[in-house]
Amino acid sequence: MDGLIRDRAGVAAFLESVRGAPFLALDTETSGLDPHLEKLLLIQFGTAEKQALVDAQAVDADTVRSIFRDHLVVMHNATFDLKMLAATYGDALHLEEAQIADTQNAEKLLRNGRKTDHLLQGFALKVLAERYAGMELDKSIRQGFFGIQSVTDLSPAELLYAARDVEATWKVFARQLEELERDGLLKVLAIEGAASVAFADLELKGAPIDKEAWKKQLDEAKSGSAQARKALDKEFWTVADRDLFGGTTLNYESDEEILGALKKLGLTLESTRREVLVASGHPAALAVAEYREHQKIVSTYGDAFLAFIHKKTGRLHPRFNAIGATTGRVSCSEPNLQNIPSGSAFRACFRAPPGRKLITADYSGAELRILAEASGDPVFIDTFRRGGDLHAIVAERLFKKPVNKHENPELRARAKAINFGLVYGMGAQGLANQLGVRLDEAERLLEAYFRAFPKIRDYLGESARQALKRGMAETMAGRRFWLTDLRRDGRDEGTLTRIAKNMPIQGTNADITKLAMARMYQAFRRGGVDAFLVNTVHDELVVEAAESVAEEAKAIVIREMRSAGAEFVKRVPMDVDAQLGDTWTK
DNA sequence: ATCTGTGGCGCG
DNA sequence: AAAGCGCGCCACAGAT
Repeated sequence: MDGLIRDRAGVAAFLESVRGAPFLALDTETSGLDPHLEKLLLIQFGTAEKQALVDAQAVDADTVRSIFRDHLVVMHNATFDLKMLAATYGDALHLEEAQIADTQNAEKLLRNGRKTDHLLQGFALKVLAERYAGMELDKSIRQGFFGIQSVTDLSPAELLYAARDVEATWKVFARQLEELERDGLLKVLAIEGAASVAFADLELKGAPIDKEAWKKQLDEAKSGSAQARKALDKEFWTVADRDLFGGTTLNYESDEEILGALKKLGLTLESTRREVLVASGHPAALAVAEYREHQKIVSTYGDAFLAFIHKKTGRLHPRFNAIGATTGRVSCSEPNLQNIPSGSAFRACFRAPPGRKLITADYSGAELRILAEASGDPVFIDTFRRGGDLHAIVAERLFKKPVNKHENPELRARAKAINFGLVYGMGAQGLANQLGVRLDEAERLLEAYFRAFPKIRDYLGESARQALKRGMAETMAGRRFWLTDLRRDGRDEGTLTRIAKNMPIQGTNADITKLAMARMYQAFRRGGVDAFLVNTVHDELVVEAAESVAEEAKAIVIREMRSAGAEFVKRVPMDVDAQLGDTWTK
């Protein structure tokens, strides 16, 4: 016999034999990577000593659910396995009740910012198994799994390999646990684990997109680009060669060629960045900027983007990298749904299917509220508690003039620039550039700002000083970013200081948003509410819901986002703006 | 033909 | 073009 478990009794007997284990490791083998097209073949789980191999097609959801019932379940790159499990067994798995930990995320948390002190680089299980358990994993065997349609086609060698992955994952996590505890990372690991289920659901369900509406928007950008290109040909007509079709032979995508052609027109620029082009005021430079604007849309959000629409679901299923940034932020790719133009109509092309709605919810001024919490500044705290306009209040204190919707809006804009710049560790020179004022004026503004808000100055200064001293910056959930290797690589102190100031703020925002995702997922499932996440953009969550429960879903979104915020930010409310509509808004 | 680094620019 | 943080994608340029 092949030793495979094919029924509920077999799984129950195995679970009984590992009842006292502190956690179980789990892995799956699939016929491929796409949960909508491929099959789950095998579920392997167990401990370092013993592993069960389960024929995934032979057991039901409730049987698989029992694996998760009494144990923390550890996976390497959990989102992938959870996605395959959810696609195979559906809601009956009740993953919202599962406790998950991920060895890959654990390693990212432990190494964040550090080049590994080992010879082996990367976060693959093979690497961790060798590093933590001295195990050699032969990943070449896995090639044989692709395209296999039944678990009975797996050879004994392949089954052995599958079991060894469980053993390795278990041993790796056992060792990681000690380090995670030592570094105070267990809390953030738990947040990541809970969020991994939400990420699996998010990737599996995907985002709904109106392809025809998108194409229409794209066509506008295409014609804008073509028109701008004609204008470019005119501008550069005298200094460029002609092609056979009445245009120039200039490659407008080449910065080098653009700079050369501008020079022939008597304009010498240091860069082709938009700000530089516009500042020159030269008509040819302005034409380049105009062309770029349209062409950016055409190239980034054009055919390559639409090619990501899934042939089976008709939706976009991007990859969310839960720990994509050193700060703990999520990143997104294939396609990136975190950089869709916000002022344009493209966001409105994300449209709920018939009978459904989209909820767009974002934290209002998240980073400044986190700064209020961390610094304890009384004006910041009072303003946020009252629901006041912080930028206006800051402007009034700074400029001693009334600032509101009707009076002195330019002063509010200045205050806003300082408020946001501070979070990034901006200095006087940066502020001068931002506001277009002289350096000495920017210096005076910053001085006045810190006189008015000494606690902000003290917090930012002390936070960065401590971080540089410890060689590590930390968020409110205990997520860490080690600065030591950056310093060794020769990053200057100014840059290190800015990173040290920003990481705890940006990273705490990430902690909160991920906790909100996890709680929201659980609340929808436990409440039997037909609603799920379709996008996450740093301080914003987009949820799709059945029309009949959309208002209820919206209330849950707001409640869970606020409560997740309150977990860390206690002195001011983490207010949420939420909108219910047919499309992604703002 | 494919890889890597860079400039530029979309987002928070 | 930058003494303002964090991403991913496009196109080019130079390398293999």
